[in-house]
Amino acid sequence: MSEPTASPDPRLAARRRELVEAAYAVFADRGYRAAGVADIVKHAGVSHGTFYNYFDNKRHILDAVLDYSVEHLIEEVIGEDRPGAAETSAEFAAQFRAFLRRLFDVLEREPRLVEFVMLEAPAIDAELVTRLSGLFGTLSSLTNEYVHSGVERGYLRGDIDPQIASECLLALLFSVVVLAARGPVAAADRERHVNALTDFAVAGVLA
Amino acid sequence: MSEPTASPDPRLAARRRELVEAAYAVFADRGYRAAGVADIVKHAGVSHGTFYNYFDNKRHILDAVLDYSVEHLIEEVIGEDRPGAAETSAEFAAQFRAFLRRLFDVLEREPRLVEFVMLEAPAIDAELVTRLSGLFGTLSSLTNEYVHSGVERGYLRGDIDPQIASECLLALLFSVVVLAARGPVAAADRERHVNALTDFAVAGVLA
Amino acid sequence: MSEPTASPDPRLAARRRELVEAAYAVFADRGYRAAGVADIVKHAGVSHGTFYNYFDNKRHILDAVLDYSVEHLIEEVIGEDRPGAAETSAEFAAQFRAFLRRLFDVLEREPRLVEFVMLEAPAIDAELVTRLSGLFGTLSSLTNEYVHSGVERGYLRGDIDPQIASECLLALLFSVVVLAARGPVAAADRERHVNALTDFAVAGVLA
Amino acid sequence: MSEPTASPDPRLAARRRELVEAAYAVFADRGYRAAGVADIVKHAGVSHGTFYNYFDNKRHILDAVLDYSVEHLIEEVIGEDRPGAAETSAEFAAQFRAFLRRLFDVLEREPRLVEFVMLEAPAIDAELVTRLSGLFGTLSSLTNEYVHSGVERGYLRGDIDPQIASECLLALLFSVVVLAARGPVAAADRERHVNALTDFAVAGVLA
DNA sequence: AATGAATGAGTCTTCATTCAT
DNA sequence: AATGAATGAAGACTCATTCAT
Repeated sequence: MSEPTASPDPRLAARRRELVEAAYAVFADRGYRAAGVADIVKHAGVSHGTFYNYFDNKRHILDAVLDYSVEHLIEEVIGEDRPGAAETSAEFAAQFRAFLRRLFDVLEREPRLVEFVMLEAPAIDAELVTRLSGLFGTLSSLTNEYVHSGVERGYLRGDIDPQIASECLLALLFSVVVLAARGPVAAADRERHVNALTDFAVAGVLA
Repeated sequence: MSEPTASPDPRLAARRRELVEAAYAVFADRGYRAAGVADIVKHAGVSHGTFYNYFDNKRHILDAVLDYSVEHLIEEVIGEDRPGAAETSAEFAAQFRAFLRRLFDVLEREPRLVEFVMLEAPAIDAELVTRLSGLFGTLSSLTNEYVHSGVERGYLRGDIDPQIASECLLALLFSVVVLAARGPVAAADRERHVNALTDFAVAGVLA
Repeated sequence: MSEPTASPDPRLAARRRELVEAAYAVFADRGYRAAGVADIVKHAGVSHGTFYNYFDNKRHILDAVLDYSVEHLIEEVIGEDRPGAAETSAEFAAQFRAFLRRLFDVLEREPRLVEFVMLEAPAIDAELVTRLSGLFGTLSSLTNEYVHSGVERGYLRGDIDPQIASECLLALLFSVVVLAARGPVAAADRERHVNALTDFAVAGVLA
Repeated sequence: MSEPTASPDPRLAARRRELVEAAYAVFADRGYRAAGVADIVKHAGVSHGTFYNYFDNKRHILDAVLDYSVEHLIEEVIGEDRPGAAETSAEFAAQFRAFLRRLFDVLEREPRLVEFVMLEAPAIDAELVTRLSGLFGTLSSLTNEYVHSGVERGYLRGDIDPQIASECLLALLFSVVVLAARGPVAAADRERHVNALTDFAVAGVLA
């Protein structure tokens, strides 16, 4: 979740973080492939050598940037809606609706970031696909908590497979990424999608 | 100079097709980035120069290959289940189930092809994202025909937004691509997903 | 001994040779390590890409250059004194004397070439050491022909081990390389060495 | 600043020696070029900065290491056979034979060290060639003592040029380095060489 | 005297594209 | 229309050395 565990010197950790943030900015701006190490170090204001003191190669920093990005994205989308907060089906629907809205917001605010994480990153590496799949698994577990809590409180169906249901909810959530990839989404369209997607999602899990 | 539409000479069209098929094989095998023009021309048995007589550049042939690939994938997944074939909700569910199974099959049989189309291609270009989004739109329209037919025959809800519902169904369908990206899916797991996804999908649209 | 056997197109062979000659000049001038591919291609008047069309990498052309150099060196030193030419021990001594003189000549004329082959090349690679050892083996075989002919004609001792004797003669020959490495050799000193080395060599093999 | 002669503080001298020994080990193991300053300081357990307090640069420590190495090698080869020890031609031959055997031993025991001194070092620098030539001169003078002693005692020819004869003897000795470079030498081959080389050497100088 | 993080010049190699034949 | 040798821009990475602490 945070620093590579054993970086006792805070100055080193700080510099490492600077580099990750610089790379984050550069990758979000130009994409991983198009970005050069030169861009990263210029953005961070350090030399090439320093970069290679902290990361073995360009590919290596990507892992750190991806963690950083995904963390960032998840926070943005989840906001205050923690699992277990919803006590009724209406509140559950409201949460899902909120997630969709915030995802639309991020897509509008930082389109390159989402593109980077969801479109470019999987294409870089077989290993990175696995890594992202892992992150998706984490996300799925998180979603599972929402579902589980709903089943316990009785407003979600008890006979569903919670894990797969979570994956379905995520799939519906992510469908707006594909939508946004087609171009800017007008406010009305956006609201139409938020509602229809929420309806669809709720129908799939509601008691 | 090399527009697909105006190739009166059938020999030229044939050679063009040979190149597309060679590129298809090469991209499916190594991915777009890793593949070199050298690989394509070697596979097609022609020279570099010939390649550039038919396509302006490496990026240019990708469009043709992508059309070819998507066409191929859609055929594989749709099989015989044409829109309008389902007359009852049970048949509709059976169709969706069949789509899922065939998608799992393709993922198992040609994993690199699916990866190429769904993971790598979107990362190449902003233009390609648009293009793929367009193809997704086509797919969505196609799905819409299924939904529309269902609504007309009364086994699907009349108050749903058919377009968005189609997108939802597709999103659920594609969720298995993400699943498969995490590693090979055991037969039992596969069946579990086929069933749960179908249930979820049907719940969202059923009358 | 000559071209890599299968280069049917004479233009390709010519260009290859141009590159080898350029590399030969550059390596002899600056040494292998200090020389850049950029130096070679500039000297040859071609682009970087062309270089890599003919040789996989900088290390690869070294083999060709080394063959070329050694061939060149051997020719210079042997001159007209072919094996079997000597019919008496005096003629044998005269041959050895001539080899020494011509070696001194080459050392004076092309000191960097000798340095390159005998001092720098062995340091580059374990593989190159083996390769040079192999070339030394060839040289040893060649020397063996001189010894063998001498034994047959009776002016060299019959009880010597001809192979090892050849190696000894070569070692004595090469001792002048070490001598020359210490600095320019005055004419008088040179003659002293020619005579003393010849005496020593002849004493070791004469009947 | 870091001259070997003026180090009054014994702790400084000790640390300097530690560094030289570390570099010796590292160079003998990986060669000069492949070895990094990082390897040396890690082996010595000090920091980069400390290294540069004792030596101006990587090249600078090489001189010290070379002296150390050559000293080591010479001791190994000479063993107990000091000049003047041989009183007869048979004892002289026995000494030469012993040198050869011990050289074979070292080549087997520490092949990288010999390679480093004899193959790699000369390739590094023009200056180093001179330096090694100087060391070779020392060696030659040492050999000269053996020859001189033999001439005085009458078992070696009086009309030879003792200096050049010494160089010849060294050249024959070193020919086994070239031999060993071609690969491991079988015991039988080794003995054949020891004998034949001794015969050849003795023939060149014996009265 | 010691530390070690920072420096940055230097170099090989790839590959899409061109064009003379 | 076909060939394929030539092009050259672009970019990742190394490592000896420095200097603030």
